[in-house]
Amino acid sequence: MIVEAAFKVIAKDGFEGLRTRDIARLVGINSATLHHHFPTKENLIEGVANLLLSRFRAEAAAVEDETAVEALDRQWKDAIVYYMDRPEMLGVYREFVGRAPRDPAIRRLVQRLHAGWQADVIETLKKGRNDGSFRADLDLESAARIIISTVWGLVAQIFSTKDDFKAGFHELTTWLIAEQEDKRSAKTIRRK
Amino acid sequence: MIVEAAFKVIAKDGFEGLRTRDIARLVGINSATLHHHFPTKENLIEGVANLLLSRFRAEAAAVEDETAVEALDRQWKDAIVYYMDRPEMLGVYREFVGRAPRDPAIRRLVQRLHAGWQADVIETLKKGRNDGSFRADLDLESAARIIISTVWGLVAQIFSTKDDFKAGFHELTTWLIAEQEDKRSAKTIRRK
DNA sequence: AGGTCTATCAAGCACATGCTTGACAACTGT
DNA sequence: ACAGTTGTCAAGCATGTGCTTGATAGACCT
Repeated sequence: MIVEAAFKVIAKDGFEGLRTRDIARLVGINSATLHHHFPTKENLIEGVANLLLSRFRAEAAAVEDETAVEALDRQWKDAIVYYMDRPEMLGVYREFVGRAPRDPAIRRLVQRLHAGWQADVIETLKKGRNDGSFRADLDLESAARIIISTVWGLVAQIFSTKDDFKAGFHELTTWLIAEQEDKRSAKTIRRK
Repeated sequence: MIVEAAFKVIAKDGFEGLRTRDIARLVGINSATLHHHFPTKENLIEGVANLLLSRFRAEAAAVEDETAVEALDRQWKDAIVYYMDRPEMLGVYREFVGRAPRDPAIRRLVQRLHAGWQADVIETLKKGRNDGSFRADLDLESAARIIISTVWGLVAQIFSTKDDFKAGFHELTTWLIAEQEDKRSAKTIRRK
């Protein structure tokens, strides 16, 4: 209950708005009791970090038997779902990313989350490149970075609307996908 | 001197590390004197915002007679220069972006900076699309968003090294540029 | 039953921090 | 010359905030 309350407060007001007293009041306990369970504020933040990590993991449902294009599409949609329906997750993530430069423990958490995300994207891209649905001359790592940065553009609220987000994804997908003869006016050979 | 000191402190320790007393000590004045010039902390932050804006403007040198590809390349390089040689600018920018969701005045500043940036990129892309060096089927706004998000990925320290940054740019450029016959094994017609 | 551990509370300590007060001196305009 | 303005300072006020103290009651073990 304590970490959940802290999670909500961070999502809404950021680290700046995090007061141990407030959390205690929200949960309905004395602040001394809170400090009994979490001796320092750092410990509490650590607890929130673990909650964030476990929630992301819990929601990362592995889907079997999907094509690369389907997987990519699902990942876009997941991002949109987070953005529209679960903004607290992204809000907390954003806060942690913001604090990462100044806090080694948080930096490690963020790096772990980020590496997992990048690995997922690379996996999808590799699959698509191998089965011919994505361009053959794709640099997997760079492409993954661009995709993640674009999504992060949304998360960091550089994009403002769902439609902006979708348009960006549409353009990215166009770039990723291999040429289709029926979509082009001339035969295109991409693979060297 | 006061806003410059505040600028440096924000670049190094973020808003969390900003204390009026510290700024006063850094400048060598009494904190009451500081509050004489900047009645509230908000005023001081406002001063830093203006400094940031004017510095970005001062460094945005308009270059004449360059091709779209050259302009894009210059913009990449500018970003790298900021990253390598002027990290304080990006650090402060990052802090302001982080605070934007919770502060209307800062949000306006960030939107202004961001809109200017996007307009520059769109201008370049349009030029390149018209002269045939970029793909004809580019959605200017989406492409600009992707480019900016990628750069912001660096700024937000999702990318860690200059090489990561360059690789990302290389991939993006590949996507942007129109097909060249001498680079491909078959003739490609992109324009509809 | 007695001892120990755990969760809880009211009260408060210690310190940080934005900002104020009241005084003084230098400068400025008339 | 004098009144007003401006920049400066030492001291301090008011409040917020992480965390501690000392006490109490219940749970658990032997």
